Amino acid sequence: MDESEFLAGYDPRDFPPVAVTVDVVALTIRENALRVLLVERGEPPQAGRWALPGGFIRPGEDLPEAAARELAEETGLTPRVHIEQLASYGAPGRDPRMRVVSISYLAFAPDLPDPRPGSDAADAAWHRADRLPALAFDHGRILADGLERARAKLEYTPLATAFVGETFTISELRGVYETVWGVVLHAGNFHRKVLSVPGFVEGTGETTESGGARGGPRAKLYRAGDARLLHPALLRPAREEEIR
Amino acid sequence: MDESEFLAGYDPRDFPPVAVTVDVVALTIRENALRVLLVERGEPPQAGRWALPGGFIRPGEDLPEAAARELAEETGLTPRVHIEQLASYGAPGRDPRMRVVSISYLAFAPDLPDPRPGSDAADAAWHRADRLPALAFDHGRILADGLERARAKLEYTPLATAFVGETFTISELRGVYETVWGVVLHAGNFHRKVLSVPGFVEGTGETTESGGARGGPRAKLYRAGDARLLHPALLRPAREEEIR
DNA sequence: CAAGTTATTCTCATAATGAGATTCTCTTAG
DNA sequence: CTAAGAGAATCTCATTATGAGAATAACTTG
Repeated sequence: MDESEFLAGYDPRDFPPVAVTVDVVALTIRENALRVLLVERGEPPQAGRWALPGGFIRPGEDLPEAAARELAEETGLTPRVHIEQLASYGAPGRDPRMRVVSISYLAFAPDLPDPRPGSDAADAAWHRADRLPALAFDHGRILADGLERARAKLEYTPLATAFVGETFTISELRGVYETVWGVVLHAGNFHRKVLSVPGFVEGTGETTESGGARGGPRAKLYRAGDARLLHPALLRPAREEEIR
Repeated sequence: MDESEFLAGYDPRDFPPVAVTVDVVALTIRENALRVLLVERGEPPQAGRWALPGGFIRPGEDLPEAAARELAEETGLTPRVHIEQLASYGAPGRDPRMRVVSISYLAFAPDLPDPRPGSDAADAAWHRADRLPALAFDHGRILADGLERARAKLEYTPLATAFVGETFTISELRGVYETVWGVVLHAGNFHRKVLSVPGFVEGTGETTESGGARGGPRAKLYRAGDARLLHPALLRPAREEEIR
């Protein structure tokens, strides 16, 4: 069959059905660690395994809408969540039931309440990103892509402010970078850098109520500025291995 | 109907069908301009309008595979093409026939032969990216996202080398940046910069056969190096408007 | 052969970065 | 209550990166 014959007789409804799902990589910082929302599957296939929250899109529902709904169903959260598309995965056989194409979304939020498992899940919990169980399907890969995206976006966008509260100190912001990147940053240089990037943060005039838990002066409070890109960017310490 | 009832009775096959397509934003540089491959639709809907090459995925076919196939059907090209996923678009109503989710891919290649229209297209041609016709469906948006992605990736990856031949001169490389970004760069600084980034290019020891068309000495020839990321990056001249 | 072009290399001022140190304000242990 | 330690905010200084302009020399074409 050549191309023209193929296309002439082509009607997508004749094809084996393709299902479209959204899966969400939801990230937060809790107890000093970067954490990912995972649900324990209650139904086969892969019942008992941890997976990303997600599910089939509904008729008339846009993709970001579906992602927000799936996330809300597991956490009860909607406000203050930054959500963006990550990538799509559609290898044949990635789901044993049928052809499933998954559009993944990446969500960032400040410390959130404990999740309550949705109706098709046995459990739901925030897992440390550095101590993950084996995940169902190809969710391990999706999650790894999400983490790398988050790490990269900290460099050139004000994304870090999505992980902290309405107002925050420079140290809290540095804590976000340190936990997401898994490195220790020079406090003085970080401070200088953040204040020198136009629109990254703006002072509130307030300070914290008291000093740090283990001492130190009260810190000035800031809120997110209006920049959408950081210029100049806050680059990760050179990663020779990743360059080649 | 609450969530559990919904999911209990849920079978994706019961849903109105969702079709999955791939659309390709193929970029090249021709006649000193950044160009995009477009096909003129031969069939309704939107017959006669220009659109991105693309089509339905086939059973058993992976997504990047489908994108490469669609591109090959319009250009006859496979080798030397860098292809990567761009984003997915699935707003209800984006295609009047049925629910269609499109996974878009971005392809880069050096100057390619003229395309021959595939069987479902009336025509196919390389269009200047700065003089585009109105496109079918939401392809204008997809294309705009692809262009921005390409512009951004020139900054921190060796992508520019995908637009030139096996060996190239620093000036040719500068030409890529200038046409994709639509700016004029300082030749001396660009030269210094490219050679200072480890792994971006490596000299071949050869030079061009003759000087430039309008004069000048023979230029040294380079080939792409082994870097996957440019460090430090080659940043676009500051775009104040895009930062806020 | 003269004039014009372009590849390549330099110079120099300014900006950004990394490492370390200082100052001063808090908290906590004793 | 006080001494010790922690942390916020600044500063210094050497190094590296960037932007602008210029110089040199090898080629082209008229």
